[in-house]
Amino acid sequence: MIDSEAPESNKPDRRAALVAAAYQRIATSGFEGLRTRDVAADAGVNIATLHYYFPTKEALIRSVVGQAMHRFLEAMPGEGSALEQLRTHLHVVARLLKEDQQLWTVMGELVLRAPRDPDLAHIFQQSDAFWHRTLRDLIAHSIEEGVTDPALDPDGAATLMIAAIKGLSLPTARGLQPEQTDQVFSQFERILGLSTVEP
Amino acid sequence: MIDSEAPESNKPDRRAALVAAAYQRIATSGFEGLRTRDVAADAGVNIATLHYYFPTKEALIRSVVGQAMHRFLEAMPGEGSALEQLRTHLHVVARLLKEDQQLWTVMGELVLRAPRDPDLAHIFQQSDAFWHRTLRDLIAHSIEEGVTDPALDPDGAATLMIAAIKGLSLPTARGLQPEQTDQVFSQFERILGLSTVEP
Amino acid sequence: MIDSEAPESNKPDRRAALVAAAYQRIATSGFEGLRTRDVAADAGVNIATLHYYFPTKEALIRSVVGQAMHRFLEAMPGEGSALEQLRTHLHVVARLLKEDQQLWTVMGELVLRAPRDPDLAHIFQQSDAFWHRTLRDLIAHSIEEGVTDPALDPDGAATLMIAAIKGLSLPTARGLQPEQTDQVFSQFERILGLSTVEP
Amino acid sequence: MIDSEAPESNKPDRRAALVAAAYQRIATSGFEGLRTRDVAADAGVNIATLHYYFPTKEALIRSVVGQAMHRFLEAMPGEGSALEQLRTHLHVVARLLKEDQQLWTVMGELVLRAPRDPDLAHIFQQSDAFWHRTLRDLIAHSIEEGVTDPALDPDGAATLMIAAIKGLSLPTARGLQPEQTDQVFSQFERILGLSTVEP
DNA sequence: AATGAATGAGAGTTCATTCAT
DNA sequence: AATGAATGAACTCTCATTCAT
Repeated sequence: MIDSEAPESNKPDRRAALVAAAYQRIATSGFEGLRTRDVAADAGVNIATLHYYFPTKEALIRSVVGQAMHRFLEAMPGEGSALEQLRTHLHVVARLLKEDQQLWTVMGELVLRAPRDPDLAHIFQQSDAFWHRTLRDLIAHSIEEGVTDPALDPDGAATLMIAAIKGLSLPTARGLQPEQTDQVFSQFERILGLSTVEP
Repeated sequence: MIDSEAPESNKPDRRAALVAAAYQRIATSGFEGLRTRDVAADAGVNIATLHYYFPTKEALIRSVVGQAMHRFLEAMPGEGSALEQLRTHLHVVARLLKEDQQLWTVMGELVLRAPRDPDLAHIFQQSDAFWHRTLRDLIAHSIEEGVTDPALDPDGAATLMIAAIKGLSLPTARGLQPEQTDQVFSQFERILGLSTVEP
Repeated sequence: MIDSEAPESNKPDRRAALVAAAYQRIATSGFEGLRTRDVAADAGVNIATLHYYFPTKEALIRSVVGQAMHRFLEAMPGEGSALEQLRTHLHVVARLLKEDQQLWTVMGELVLRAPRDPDLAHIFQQSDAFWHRTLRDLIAHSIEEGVTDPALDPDGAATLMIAAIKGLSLPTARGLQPEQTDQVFSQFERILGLSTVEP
Repeated sequence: MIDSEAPESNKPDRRAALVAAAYQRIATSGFEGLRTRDVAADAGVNIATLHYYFPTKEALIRSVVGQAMHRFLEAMPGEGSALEQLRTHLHVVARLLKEDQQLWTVMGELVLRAPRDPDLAHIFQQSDAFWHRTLRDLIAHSIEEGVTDPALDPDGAATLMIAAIKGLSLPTARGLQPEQTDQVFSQFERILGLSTVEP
């Protein structure tokens, strides 16, 4: 259910394989180094077969965008009380930051592409707005529940948190990232008045 | 005035013009769309002239990196008391975020390139480490001066601030950025116990 | 009939056509004037098609080397008695010298390239060694059979003959070559005690 | 007297230096790898200076041809009796073959160029004709003097010798060349009835 | 559904040559 | 006499895309 690549029959899902291969290639080499021939080779098919499924390189990239956004939106808060949702969300995001470096690399490439790609810009605008709204409301609830300092501006705090998470996602100083992530999320807890992210 | 295009003599500085053109092109089209012919055309010279000054495209890119880092490092704290430095630094960075969008776009492209470019990775590692150290020490001094809450972890706070600034630099939702920047820097002030960034 | 351009099926053998075209171009203009675009044009294909079959210009050249060596080695002695082999070999070489000027031009270009191309140097070393060995043994047999003067040094005579044949292959004084070839081969007969090369 | 590069004053002879550098470059890399910039650099001058002395690359090459031919013609027989001249000539040529490999490499490059360069073709035609005439007459005299077998055809023998010398000059099997040269020249002595080339 | 073959357009790079100084 | 700067033309090679099969 999580994976959209789950084959519905035993025949190989070329389409999904190609998207996965493109996703990997972007994570490894960026858009700058994305070659359709490499993608086709990674998926074990001929370059012409790639174009059978995706008329253009751009169409393939769209599908990669879809997959990346899908994976990203899974980290959005689900059910439970506001406090629980906030904790879970932070927890999931922290884990994602540490474990799924590929996702962030691809997201970074997409973000940098957005200014030149109106569709992409729209997608990010939507998802950012949704993320911000969600986080802001959760913080507001947390204040209502007396956990968080009422002097905190939910709007600003949400913006800060999203900005910081995005900043952490950037691939600088790869080796230091886990510690930095922990440091930043500790600050989040402090700001929100939460004791621990991981109980 | 900042701009290097101001001719100090009557002979044009091709080298600088080419770097500037490449810088602009990267800001506009990313590395993905960087073409030496376009750069040469923008600088008003023949493509062969570009190669007269820069043996390879990569050499040109190195110079762009140099210029971007130079511009970035100008925003590092200079003189004055710890509190003053902190205020000034935040002020300068905030203005840079709002006004020099190109710089951040280029920096973003460079950051995404770093994992594939050891030299670049090293440069960012150095500058990040320097930035973090500087900020951490300033926060520590601010605590000593009784301005900032002693419960604040200077290390973690510095990491958070840097991450948030990087996050703000990403080019999503261009239109919203000035407000987001203000929101985030308000949070910084709150965390650090400063009243206002811009008097 | 020797030519490989005779289509054995109705689909054209691009690979062979390209090698043949490159061979011709080298014969006409030397390596100095060898241009992949010309080769592709001669073969009636796009330059990209050339690179489809030969990843680099160098790879194409290797194939030309292969063809030239193949054609050359066909002139090596085959079956029959020593005397017969010797006569046939001289006969074949003499005809090759007179009729297939292209081959010698290409061989000359290759020979001059050998000092800068270890692979080529090795190929020539091998084929020269083989040629010398073969010729020396045939001369030795000819001496045993009482045809050739026992005072003749088979080793030195073989070296002389090979050197002279190579010298004849050089493209100086094109017009005079047939006569010079006949003169030289007459000297060979005299040295070896053979009456006539061509009955 | 032998060296044409002898400076007639204490100022450096750029012209000669450039020709020498071009000569060396051709010997090392062939015409295929001859670059005016390299030549200029080797001569320690700017590329524009090269064009000051030689309007075109071709003009520079002409001068190299001149130098190579000059050096080559020095090996032509000089004074003395026919037998002496023959001996000396063979001796000088043998030494040249062994010691001045560069000369032969350059000559080889020039010979291969001749078919595409009428001027060069003419030069070689002249020098070859002269060489052949000289050698033929010397052999005829040697016969008259009773040293050489009267059955030997001076014309053919001269052709054979020139061909063999040219063949030896080719750069195959560099390591073996001294021995091969000795072998071939021993054959020459045998054919001509001379006892030893080098006493 | 899949492929080998082929291509147009364009990429970075090279090189002999020119020109103002 | 000599040069740094500049260029047009051309080079090898690449890549997304197409097409016959």
